Amino acid sequence: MNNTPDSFSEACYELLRTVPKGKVTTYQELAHGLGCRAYRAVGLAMNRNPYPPEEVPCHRVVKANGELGGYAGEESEKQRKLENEGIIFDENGKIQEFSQRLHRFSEL
DNA sequence: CGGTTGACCAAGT
DNA sequence: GACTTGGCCAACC
Repeated sequence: MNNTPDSFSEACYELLRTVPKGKVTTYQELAHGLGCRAYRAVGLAMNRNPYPPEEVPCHRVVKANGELGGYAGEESEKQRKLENEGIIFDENGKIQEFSQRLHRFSEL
């Protein structure tokens, strides 16, 4: 691993980049993977989103309770992208089998 | 350099 | 079940 995160935000993007397609992660898990509880700071970094979605799939980040969460552009677009990746939403706008789709960061 | 904000979370009412 | 409050911590003004 040859990455030296210059800042918290960059670390978020790096970690988010490791999330495979067809899976989602939450702001909380991201922050937890970074070793902090700054869920809000993660969202802040996403709102800034200095990187394009091709490098950092920010649309794969959802809320901890299984809902869509927010998006810099339009939230329907975010949901559309997730559906395109294989994520299914119910009428409530929640992810089906959320815990199953949730990618968790391992330390090994 | 201090106070406000925020793509959040959880518990309480 | 919806709404309110407090907390968390980095980034912004």
